Amino acid sequence: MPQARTPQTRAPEERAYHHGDLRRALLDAAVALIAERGTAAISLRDLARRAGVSHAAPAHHFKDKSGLFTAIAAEGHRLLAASIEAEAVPASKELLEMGVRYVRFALAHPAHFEVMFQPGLLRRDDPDLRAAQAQTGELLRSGLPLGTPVPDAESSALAAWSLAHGFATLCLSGNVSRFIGERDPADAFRDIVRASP
Amino acid sequence: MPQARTPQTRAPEERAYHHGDLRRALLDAAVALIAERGTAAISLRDLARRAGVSHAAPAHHFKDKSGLFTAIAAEGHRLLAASIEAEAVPASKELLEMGVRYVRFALAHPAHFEVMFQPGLLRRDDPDLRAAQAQTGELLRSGLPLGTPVPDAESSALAAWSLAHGFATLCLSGNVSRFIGERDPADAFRDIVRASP
DNA sequence: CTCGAATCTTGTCGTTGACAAGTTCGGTTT
DNA sequence: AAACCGAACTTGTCAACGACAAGATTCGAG
Repeated sequence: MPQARTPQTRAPEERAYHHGDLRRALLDAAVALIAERGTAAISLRDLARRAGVSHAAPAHHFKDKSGLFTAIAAEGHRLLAASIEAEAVPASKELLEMGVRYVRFALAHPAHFEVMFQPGLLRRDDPDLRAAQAQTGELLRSGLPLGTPVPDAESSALAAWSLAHGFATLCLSGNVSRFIGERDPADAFRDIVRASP
Repeated sequence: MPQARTPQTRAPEERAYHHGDLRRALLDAAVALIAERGTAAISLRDLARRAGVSHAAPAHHFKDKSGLFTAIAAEGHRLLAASIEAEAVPASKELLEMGVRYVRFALAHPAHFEVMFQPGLLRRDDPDLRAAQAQTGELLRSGLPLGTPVPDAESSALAAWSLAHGFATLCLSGNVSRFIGERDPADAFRDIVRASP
């Protein structure tokens, strides 16, 4: 008795009319391509070809190109929030450890990170994106020691964020390797923080 | 006796076959457009239309799109070097002051800054770009107090660069205004440095 | 079983980047 | 002054893309 064929059990070459999870396939292909060749090299038709669907299929999941980028950015914010939330750390090292995780996230998910901070590609009013942004914003704020003696706690937070963000950005644009060589960037980041003025 | 008409004295509507300084006109239009709508909104044909020339004219000055972006990035590096070199500062505040100028440059020339750090858009092997990059690299290194007692001088430099770069990037992507409101970002940056761990 | 909605298809239009080949101009040589 | 050469700019063309419209297929709720 032949097993009923779900989309998942079909051989790749005999594609079903319905893909199964086209949205995810497109997102994954886009992320891989962005990491390799940058956002400028992305074309919806190319992604459709790679997924084995027609050139207009992506529009049904993302409406248009900015919809695709917006979805990636929102996913990036959720991934970042998950990375930071992962495990608790001693309160004294909270800011440093959050920076380390921020850097790790950026290097582990360069495509997401790149898209997240290119507002020109995004639909800034997208509700899903706004929710995801709010989630990470909340989390970054929570890293501040609550009754901190620092005169301006917000300045500290912004300083830490700037440092981590700048380091991550410079890493991804290839401007740091000449300083740190083959070392683990996250370790290098700890040194950086220690050496910061 | 009618004055000989150079391209500069012609009325705009009776365009000469030769533009006069098409290269500069294209660069200026591109920079303005990038600052307004981002690099993704740039099209060589649109720039040609705005300059009043045919759709293939830009190729003669920049070869292709990446050539245009590469020229903008190189110009950005030269502008940055000029901003930093402008005037001498007390050696004790050199690193801080360099950071302030870095931030000021990024906010004054957002389009150049954006292009400079998007390697996917550039011809990394372009000799003019490489020369301009080397010039700023040299200058950033020169900001380090020479006989500094700090164990790792390079870490200090990278820390300062990361802080300034991150702050500038976050400003340009609209993630800082909620912290600093209407204040001058350069002033805010001084506070940030003071509050950094 | 029926029917509506979600998913995917084919078809089309205007725009773009890139290339090829021809035209006009400016300056330099003769 | 005439001839010439290279630079600057032109028109023409092609494949690829984004976006939209309209039709086909499938899924699932009732």
